[in-house]
Amino acid sequence: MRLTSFTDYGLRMLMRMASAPDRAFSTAELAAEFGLSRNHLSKIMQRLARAGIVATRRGGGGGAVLAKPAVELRLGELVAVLEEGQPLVECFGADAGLCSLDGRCRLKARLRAAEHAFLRDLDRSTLADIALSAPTAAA
Amino acid sequence: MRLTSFTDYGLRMLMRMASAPDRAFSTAELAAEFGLSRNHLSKIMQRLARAGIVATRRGGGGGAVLAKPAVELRLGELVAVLEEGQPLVECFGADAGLCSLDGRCRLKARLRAAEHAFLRDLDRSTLADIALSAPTAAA
DNA sequence: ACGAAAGAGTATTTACAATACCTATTAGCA
DNA sequence: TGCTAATAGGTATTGTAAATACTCTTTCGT
Repeated sequence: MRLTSFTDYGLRMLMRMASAPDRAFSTAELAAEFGLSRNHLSKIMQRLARAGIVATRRGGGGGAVLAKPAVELRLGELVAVLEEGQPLVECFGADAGLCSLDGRCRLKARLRAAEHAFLRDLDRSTLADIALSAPTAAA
Repeated sequence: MRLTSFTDYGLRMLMRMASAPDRAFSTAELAAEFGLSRNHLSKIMQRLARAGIVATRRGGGGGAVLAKPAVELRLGELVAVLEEGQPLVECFGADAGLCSLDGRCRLKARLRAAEHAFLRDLDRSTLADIALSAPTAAA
């Protein structure tokens, strides 16, 4: 059971942004702070922007800001967006028809329910609950 | 959020075995039935055997049998065994010390709790609930 | 003793996440 | 009205770990 680093990094970016909700963060700044590739973080930011979680602005002085207050962003929702398109098991994917147990398989329903339980549990917290307490003093 | 095919196949093998609890299944037979490599299934079977979920016997007429009745095997337990060693996110792994958010990161605790919720939800069912109903008539 | 089966270590392949690169496009500012 | 800083987004490449294969050993039944 594994989340992608895509999700991992996405959450970290959000945690950082939640620690200073007033200003905009450029992907370049976040990349430097975390020691990661700007391009990669851009992809993640794009996904977050399309889902309406952050608002981005181009041009000088631009960057990304949380689209809503951190208390309104539930963790399950965030993880669901970041993990979108990631099938829990292979037979949840696009070519699901070729499962040799098709029809008789009662496992899939159970796994889906459990995945839901996972996200629901995360939904008990919001981004505000995990925002970075001390705003990373040049660490 | 993804489970390994290791887990996927492991569950299928158990589902099949639960459909005929009296006889032993060789990995060769299961491999043929699922169209997978015998060697791969062997690895999975070994893990299940070491965890005490199945009992194996070598030699002619040997194979694997469920070590307990299917109603006593909870799904969360099975998944936990099969997914053992798989970190939910990178910083859960062996070299966790190098997380740039170390100490201030309240995310890890939340993820662990959610993972637990996932397994607990699966624990509401047993292998008996998902055993193959019709014992795969030469399909 | 012979063959059938699991056990176990190692090597190889392969799929896909992760990363990099490149070219728009858009917005602010002088 | 350029110039520059930033996102947007496509494509190509890399790296790594899962998935698979191979080989040998051990154990058991007949």
